[in-house]
Amino acid sequence: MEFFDIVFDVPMPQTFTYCVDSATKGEAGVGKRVMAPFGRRELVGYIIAEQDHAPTGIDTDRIRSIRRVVDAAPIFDSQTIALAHWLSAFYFCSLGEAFATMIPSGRRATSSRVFTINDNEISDTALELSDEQERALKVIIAPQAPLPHPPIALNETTPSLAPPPMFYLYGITGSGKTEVFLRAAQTMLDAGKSVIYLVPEIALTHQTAEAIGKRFGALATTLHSGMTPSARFTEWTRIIRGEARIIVGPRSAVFAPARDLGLIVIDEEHDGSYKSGSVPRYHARQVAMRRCSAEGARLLMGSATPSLEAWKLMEDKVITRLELTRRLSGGSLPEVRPVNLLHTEGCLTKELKEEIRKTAHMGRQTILFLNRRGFAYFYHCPACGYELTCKNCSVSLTWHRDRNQALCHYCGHQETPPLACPQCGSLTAGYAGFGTEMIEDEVRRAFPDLRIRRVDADSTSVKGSLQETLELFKAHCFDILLGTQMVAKGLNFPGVRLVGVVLADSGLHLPDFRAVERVFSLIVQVAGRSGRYFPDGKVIVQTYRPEDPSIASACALDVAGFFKAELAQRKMLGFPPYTRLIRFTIRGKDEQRANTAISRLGSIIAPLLPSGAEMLGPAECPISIIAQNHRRQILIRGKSMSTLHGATRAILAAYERGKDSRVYLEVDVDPVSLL
DNA sequence: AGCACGCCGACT
DNA sequence: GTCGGCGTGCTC
Repeated sequence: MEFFDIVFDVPMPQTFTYCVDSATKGEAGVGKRVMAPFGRRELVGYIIAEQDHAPTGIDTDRIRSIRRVVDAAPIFDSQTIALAHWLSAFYFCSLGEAFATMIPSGRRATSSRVFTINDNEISDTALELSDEQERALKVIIAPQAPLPHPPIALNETTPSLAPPPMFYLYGITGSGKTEVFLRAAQTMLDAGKSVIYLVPEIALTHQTAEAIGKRFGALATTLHSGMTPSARFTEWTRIIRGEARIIVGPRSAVFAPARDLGLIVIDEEHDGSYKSGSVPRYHARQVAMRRCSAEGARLLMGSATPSLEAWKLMEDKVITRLELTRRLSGGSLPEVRPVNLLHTEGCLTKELKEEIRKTAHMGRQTILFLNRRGFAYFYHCPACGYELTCKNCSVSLTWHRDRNQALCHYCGHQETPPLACPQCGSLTAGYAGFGTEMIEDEVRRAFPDLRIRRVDADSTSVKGSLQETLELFKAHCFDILLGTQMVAKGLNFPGVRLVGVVLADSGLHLPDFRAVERVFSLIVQVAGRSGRYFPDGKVIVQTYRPEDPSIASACALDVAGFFKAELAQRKMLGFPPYTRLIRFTIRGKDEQRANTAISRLGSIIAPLLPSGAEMLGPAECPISIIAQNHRRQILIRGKSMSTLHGATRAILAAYERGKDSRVYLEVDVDPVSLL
């Protein structure tokens, strides 16, 4: 009699044993997906082992049989199983959840809007390299001493494996990182190896995939959530068979079943979308490191504004830094000028207005960038200080003038804003701050002759509208593009001369130790939008705190200076990259229960902390209520992840016994956002 | 995580 | 009388 160990996409640590019946006999095998009865439902399961004897500790008559075998041939191998074990242990998810994350169609497809813009960033054919690029490429593809391949323990959590060869292309926007990535990829492909090429979510996937498709033809493929399950699966099998050997995609593509992996590229390494927002909350960079060391591949990352983690590893020489200092295609770095907003009526300073006018006279275009969608656009009463906040979440509501609705960015709650202050009745209560809509109005009033268009998540919900707007802007069908994050990234508009950052400070005072890092890198990234093809780019950064180090160094485009200062700060405060963090979040509808649960968790953690590690909290989360759930958190931090891992296993085991089922505990390893 | 079973409140 | 709230237990 044969039995199969199967895992399911449920948050339970166990594997389950099944047998086969006459219909499934002979078809089942390790590496295949099945449909199997699980409780009262039927679920997709993953066969991870075969057993020729009945398991001990369970009545044989309770063992049910596999209903249907989904795959004709195995779609994952022992290497994948090892990676799933690692993922599950590193991020504290079940093995089944790990599989569901790694393997297509396993999970509810998170349909993100996919749009394309034709960008000439990547050439169809190999370009000639500059000296700098040539030198970098040589280092990346230099022969390596063959790595020893120790057998990997299946439950390994801390990579006892040696770190893989890692390289970082650090260079300003437009300095030709992409061409080096592609040439390194080409070298690997020529050697018969596979390449995974990671790009941030949103715009870049499609665009890069298309360009890489042109360059590498049938060897190239893409894997992303916008594909239909069947299309994803088709590509998955092409990769397994070794027909597709260069895979482009967002963070989930790091799990592509590449055969004989030679290289993983992480483009725009600093980008926040490499960290998953749902269980398992993995970071593609961490997974990439682990895969590269287990599979003897190289890791190549690149950005103009590396993450502090990567920067530190470069300083420590764990990652080889390769610098690209010059802009290609005739561009040069723009002049970035901070302008103080103080005493400015409205949201456009005299300086910014003058530059917009000047740019228009030159027949060129302007991008106005707003840090966050309607971030500072909130209802408040100047008489009594009352603020209109979400009833479910504790954040300010954002006013959308076109609908006269105030809405919450976290839970979607909306209401009609009151005319008078609900607290003191003052009629002076109203909206303050800058929203994209308000800026749009002001710009229109100031420049009635210029053509302006706004893009943000609202005006873009109509599919294809963003793409259309960007195409129109590129074709210079209008003069000013006004928008949020999405105009900051990766898009090239040769006609743009001026970039205006309307309010650089927004986000600076967020209660998150990475807030300044984000503000800094955002400013440098937007600045990179300007002056790519003409050496006359201008950036105006409006701010209330021009003297703030992150803003000042961003305006000076002094990346190294910023990192030096920020690293010193992190070191002093004991934050990453000098320590590692694990975050425990409790959430529940009942505030009392949430409080009880977090203090119980705190008393579990305290005695279990390894030496050199410490506990921060218990505390309210910075956003203390989201969608009527009260949120409390505890952070633990320590020098090495392995000690934190060990402690966390013990903590979770102790917490499980006697937990309140009305509150939920979430564990986030290496949290990126602390809100 | 689902899903069902089961036991108490205000409605056609 | 029942529809439905969610607390609790189970999933090879």
